[in-house]
Amino acid sequence: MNKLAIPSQLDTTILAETFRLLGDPTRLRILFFCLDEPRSVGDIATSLDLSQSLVSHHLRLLRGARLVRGNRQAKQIFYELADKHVSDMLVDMAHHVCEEGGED
Amino acid sequence: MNKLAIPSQLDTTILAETFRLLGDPTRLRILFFCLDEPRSVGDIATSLDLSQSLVSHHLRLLRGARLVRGNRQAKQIFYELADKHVSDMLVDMAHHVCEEGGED
DNA sequence: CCAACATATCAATAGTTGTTCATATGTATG
DNA sequence: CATACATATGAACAACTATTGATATGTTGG
Repeated sequence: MNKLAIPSQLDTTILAETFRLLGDPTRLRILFFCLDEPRSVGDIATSLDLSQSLVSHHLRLLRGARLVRGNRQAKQIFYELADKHVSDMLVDMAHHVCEEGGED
Repeated sequence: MNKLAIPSQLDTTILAETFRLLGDPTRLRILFFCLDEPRSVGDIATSLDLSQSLVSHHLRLLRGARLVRGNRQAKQIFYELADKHVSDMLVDMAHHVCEEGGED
């Protein structure tokens, strides 16, 4: 059973909203950087060579869509992917891009 | 083997480009509409209540990213998803949205 | 070749969004 | 409590993008 009814216009909008958030290189880099282990905002900014402000802004968007989740630890806040769905999808898509094979 | 190295900045950009294209409700609606069977531009426009021009514009973007593919049949051109990867991913994500379950 | 239809392209615009800089909030330590 | 550190928020701007309306290209039939 791989087919599905065409999603409602509302569902489509919600789905698009998620895709849209993934559709920015900076945000994707942040997500991949947090994929293996939780990372502090400062670590993200330094490692990815981004301003702290920019990282915070993006993290807020990602948080809003429940794509990441942050845990405070003393002064720092460590962010990680919100759930396995998200990380699995990222891994899948990364593989997809690497493969670049056209079947059919 | 579900882990992967962090994609290069270039790969990330390419990946983001794909996500970005999926991140528009109108384009997603077009994609879902073409999921089960090839659809003509006019059919898409009429069924989804979009201007012919708009549909053509979006189809061009989707074509550029090899997300859809068009076959001319007399005067009409029928568009369908480019390959199984794309359709599978759409189906997966649609399910993901419907489920809305948080594990962990 | 001309008319009618189907799709594509062009130019212009309104709305959105990523980024920056400045500033605020929150947290630990002396 | 004051200072330093870590993160978040706000305002402003430049760049981009979806949409529209008009027009062009391509295709079929008489």
